[in-house]
Amino acid sequence: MPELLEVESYRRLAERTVGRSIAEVLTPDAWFVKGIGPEEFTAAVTGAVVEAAERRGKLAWLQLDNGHRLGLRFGMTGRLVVDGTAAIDELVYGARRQDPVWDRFTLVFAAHRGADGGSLVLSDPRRLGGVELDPDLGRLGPDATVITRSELAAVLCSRLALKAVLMDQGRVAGLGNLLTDDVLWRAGLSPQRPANSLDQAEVVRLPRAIGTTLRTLGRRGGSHTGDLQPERHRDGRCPRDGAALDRTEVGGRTTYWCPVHQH
DNA sequence: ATGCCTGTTCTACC
DNA sequence: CGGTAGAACAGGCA
Repeated sequence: MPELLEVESYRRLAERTVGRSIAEVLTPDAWFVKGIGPEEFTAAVTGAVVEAAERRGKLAWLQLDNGHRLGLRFGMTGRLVVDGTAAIDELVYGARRQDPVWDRFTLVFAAHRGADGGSLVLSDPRRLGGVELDPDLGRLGPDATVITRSELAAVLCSRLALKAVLMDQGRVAGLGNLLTDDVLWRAGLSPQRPANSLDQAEVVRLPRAIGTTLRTLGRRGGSHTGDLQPERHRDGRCPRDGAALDRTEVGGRTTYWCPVHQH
């Protein structure tokens, strides 16, 4: 379910594992381990202690005391379970089934003073996520929660559709399909506008809309709590002015937007 | 039943 | 080079 907001909640959950030592790695699905073989991956992280849980955009990782970063990607359906506790997103889909077959990757932590060390599990029905040793952070743009106006302006130098640029993780990290539609709805900007066609006022408006959208939807509980969300269907109407929403494909993703106030 | 979906990566192609 | 399109992953839901 993850866009930036969900991945941030996973990162916070993963912080519970800071200070623990990785005793065992379970990789029942070799395909889920990216880049190198499961054996090599396991050898690189077993015995290491988790020093921090970090995030940029939709990528989360555990910083290990042996210098490696253990990257966690969630795709569209991945979720994190630590010590048997999932992060908040039951709210989203209601009581979701939890099949152990979907546990694609597990860290078992070393017992400490006789107490169970706990575990970290990445459960992903559709296998669209994965784990990666030392993911390349250089491929990600600035995180959307901290991107500055000038960084954003620099990223808009493309004839590509505005929405496609905002969703390009190499330019801005963290915005997915739902968040981007809500950002543009708030900013009053058409998703189809060439990114380099924004005037000065619009370049000021856009980062504000990103900030407002992330704060507001974060408070409400996630990417699925956008103002546009209930209207994401044929016959959907703009919550601001009641106009019929347009449904078009932009940047390869279904896009809902208001042709009346988004220009 | 058919089609759609909060994501990414790869290939083919223009 | 910049950009587009489709496929792949696989389950739930309308």
